[in-house]
Amino acid sequence: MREWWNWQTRKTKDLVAARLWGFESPLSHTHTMLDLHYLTEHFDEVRQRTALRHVEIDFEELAVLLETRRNLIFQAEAARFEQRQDQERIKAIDKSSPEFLELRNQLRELSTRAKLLDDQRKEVVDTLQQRLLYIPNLVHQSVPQGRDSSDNAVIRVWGAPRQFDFPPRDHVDVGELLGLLDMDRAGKVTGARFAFLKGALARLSHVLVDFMLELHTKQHGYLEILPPFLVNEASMMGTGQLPKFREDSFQVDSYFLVPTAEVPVTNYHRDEILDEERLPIKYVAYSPCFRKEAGSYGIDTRGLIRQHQFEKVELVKFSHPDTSYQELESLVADAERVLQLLGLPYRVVSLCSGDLGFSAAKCYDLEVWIPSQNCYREISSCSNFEAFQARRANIRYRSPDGKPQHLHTLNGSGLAIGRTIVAILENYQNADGSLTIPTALVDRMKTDKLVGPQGA
RNA sequence: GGAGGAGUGGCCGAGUGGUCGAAGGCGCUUGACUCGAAAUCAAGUGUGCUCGUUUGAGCACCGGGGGUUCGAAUCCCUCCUCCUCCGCCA
Repeated sequence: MREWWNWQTRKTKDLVAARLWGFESPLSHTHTMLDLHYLTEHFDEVRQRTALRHVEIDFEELAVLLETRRNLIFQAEAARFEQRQDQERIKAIDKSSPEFLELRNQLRELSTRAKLLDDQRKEVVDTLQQRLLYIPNLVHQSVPQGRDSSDNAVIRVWGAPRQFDFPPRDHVDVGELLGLLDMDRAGKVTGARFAFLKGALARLSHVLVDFMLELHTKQHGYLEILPPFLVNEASMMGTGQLPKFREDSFQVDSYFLVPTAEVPVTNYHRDEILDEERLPIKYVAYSPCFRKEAGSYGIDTRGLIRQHQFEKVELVKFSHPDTSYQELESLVADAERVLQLLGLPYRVVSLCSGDLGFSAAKCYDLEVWIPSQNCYREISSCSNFEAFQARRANIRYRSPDGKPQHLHTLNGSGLAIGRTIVAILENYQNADGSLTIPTALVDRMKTDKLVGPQGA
């Protein structure tokens, strides 16, 4: 616990951050993404399974670090042991005698040597932990192997894309024609990748939030939780956004704007030991999400698909390891239910090994039909992280007879609001520019149709 | 933002330089008693790591980091967090 890594001391940028924000350790424990024992004992297996992701990891260096660590721990502990033995002796000696002075001088040297070994041990452990932070989670056996999104496996398809008897407009045109969407002024007021929603479209946004929250709490057994929208460094570490994806995050002083409610909600139980019988714990949380979308320049620049700020209803589960894959299936089903009730055609794909997110062991994407692009686009991402986040965030459960064990965490969008609006605008548009409101939302929207232009 | 107080094991809470991984209590486990339960009695009950085939042995951990010392839960510095009071504010 104490020898927990000052990983940030290795990176100038992070060192500056550490000073600036006044923290020493973003995490309060030594846990890493990969279990150290498992890594040591299944080294080749980890190497092979990591290779499935097509990421560059220096396993040669890792092997050396593991061996060095083991040796230094052994030596440091031996030195400490010797020191302790002599300390027992000096306690019994008269403090004014010459023997005392002599032994004290010896001990001074011994102490220095032990400290030195201990420092070396710490340094190696720090380096090792630092490296481990950048190793992605192991992929689950059921994940299809592949390089990129073209290798993802379509699991099932729901609904049929609507046949239009007119050329469908994209969501920006539908929204602007209705006078309810203003991308231009968002550019003026803030910049690219922001939007103004107005009137009934703004209403649609929070109606969708309410609709989803009600569905998941009343019918799927989730507890609603409204989290902070700013989180600290340790939380970003806990769920795996940091240290690798710092450039994707917006920061305010020492805080981070949440990229997803997953971060505050998963970290809700950080450093806790939960009773086994409480599992699974299921939360549903609304939050705005802030992402820099670094590296996506030129992609989805038009419209609401890829924004720096969007809203989302997120499902988060804390599961017993034995049942986490059943929980993943039901989580996906819960998210799918939203699309079904909204009458939006979609498909479920299992991400291949090369397309899988850093922290996920397995991930299903829900992709909704987007008429203007004539393809399915991601609207939800449902992942099982197994113990990866639980190790980082130190979230465990205790069985009545056993020791504390890391539990499994899962989460998924249920759903992303912005993209749901995109899907509704496109799939429910009419030739005359009006918009039909999905039946499930008519009561909340107080109307079954939007006719433009409205507002100014 | 200003002033003061506090951070100890699953929980509460003692402990101000070595005899403290840490009293005591609660909780939990096991055993005794009981037809059974409660109550009572007895024993046990932290985490991580290293070595060892096993029994086991060792090291570290009292909010984080650093320092003083032969030796730190205990002394010093620093950071974080929480609480109380004042100020400001949706």
